Amino acid sequence: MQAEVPQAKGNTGLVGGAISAITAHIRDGELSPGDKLPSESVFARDLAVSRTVVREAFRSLAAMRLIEVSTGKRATVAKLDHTAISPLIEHGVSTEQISILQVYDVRRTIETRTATLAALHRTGAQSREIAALAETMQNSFLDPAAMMEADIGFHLAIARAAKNPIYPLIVGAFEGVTRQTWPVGWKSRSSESEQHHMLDIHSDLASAIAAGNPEQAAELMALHFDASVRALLAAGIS
Amino acid sequence: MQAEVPQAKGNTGLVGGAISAITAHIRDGELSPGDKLPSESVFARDLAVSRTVVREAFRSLAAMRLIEVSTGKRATVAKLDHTAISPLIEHGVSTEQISILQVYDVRRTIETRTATLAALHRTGAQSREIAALAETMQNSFLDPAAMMEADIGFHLAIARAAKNPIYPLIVGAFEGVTRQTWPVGWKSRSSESEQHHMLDIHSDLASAIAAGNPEQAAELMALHFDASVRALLAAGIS
DNA sequence: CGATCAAACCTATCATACAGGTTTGCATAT
DNA sequence: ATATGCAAACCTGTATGATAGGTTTGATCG
Repeated sequence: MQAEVPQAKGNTGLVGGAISAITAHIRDGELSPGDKLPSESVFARDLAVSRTVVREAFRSLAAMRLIEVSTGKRATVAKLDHTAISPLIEHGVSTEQISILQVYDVRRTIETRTATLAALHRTGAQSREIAALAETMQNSFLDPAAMMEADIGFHLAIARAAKNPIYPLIVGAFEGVTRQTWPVGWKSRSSESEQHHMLDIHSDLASAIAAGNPEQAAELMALHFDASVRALLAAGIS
Repeated sequence: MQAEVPQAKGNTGLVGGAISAITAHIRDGELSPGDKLPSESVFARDLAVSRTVVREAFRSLAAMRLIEVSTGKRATVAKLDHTAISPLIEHGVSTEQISILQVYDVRRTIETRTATLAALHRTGAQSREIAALAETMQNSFLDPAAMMEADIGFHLAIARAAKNPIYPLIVGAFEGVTRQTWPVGWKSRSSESEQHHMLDIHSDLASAIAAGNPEQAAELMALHFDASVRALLAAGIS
């Protein structure tokens, strides 16, 4: 029968109401990241519910990364955190609702744009950070784990340099999945020349961004993802 | 001093441990969306913690949309839901960590791609759905609220037609923000010809997708967003 | 064999209690 | 007057037990 869905999920019950009240408090109070929220007891009294209900609401908001909680201290409004969406994507992949290739299609789309924007907007310090990470990759030829971490940091640094906080959010969403699949792609680049070629693309990309060449940066990023997809396909990943 | 961060946030304390245990249960049990989880009491016994802790863990996972809970019934593994990320983006905007223009840059990037993929992969039913929504927009000239809902549905339908579940997730992330800013953009298209032009672009886009013309679909989507950004800028939105 | 209903199970919420971390302000010493 | 240090007040984390009300299941009865 599919009855009406009055207001999206999460608003049902006292906990949902508390969540709405707390988000309204943040919005209407025009609070900024770091600002403190009233204590659980205060909300419980104001909303006339038990502290249990408020606690579950706080936990929910903390899980969504809207607030931060910690022992003894009052909860604070959260700063955007690039790891916020990662659990959702990992869940999608682990339950086979999302394939690895689908992840790479989105990454290619998004990161071609971050490369463009990074070339346009990066600061000097960001150029150096990106170049340093590319170099760390080159120097980690015998330590794939270290190379992977540098690679992840490299892509995230480019997203940050795009000067739009949504991009790190999206790039970060795929971090968990990347940690699980990166070694597969690396191993499937069987010849040393293939492996060096991948490292060189990273270095060239760092240079294009440092040089402020958005077209070249975008093209290199696209090439990088095309090669990655080929490597994953070669490894039998679908 | 910034001590080491062993494993990203959320793993501290008993609740964090419970969350890990539950996600591990889903992953290791290779559960699929809809599958039932053990009850709170069972987890409480198995993990040797109180039901309070397990409940907070369940609530957290429900907030992240990894599971679904409802009264009386046992929790189930969640299907991906396009509204999952919306609260996070709304939070970013309401706390002034994200600007509207930044939202539109991401949307343009993502939706140019969804238009391309939709033109390539859409089914007949999806073509018809998209066309019907474009027509609803045309017919809602005197009812902006209805037009907005059709517009939101239109973009989401295209994302679904792209046959990659991550795209609806991202497009859906901006739904809440769009509801807040859409009227501004509409009103700022002052002349009737401007307004009709926007409606026509939607119809043309629907046709391009139905015709299986990815280049044209992508170009129309890009034009649409360029016009939207101009409208928002004209309205003084930054 | 099918309809009915009660028992068993499950989640939602509440009240209370206590342990341990944090903040604050007062008292004391310099 | 200022700085130091400590204790009280406050806050979160977790546990326990109780009750209300929704859901599932299986035995019973027609």
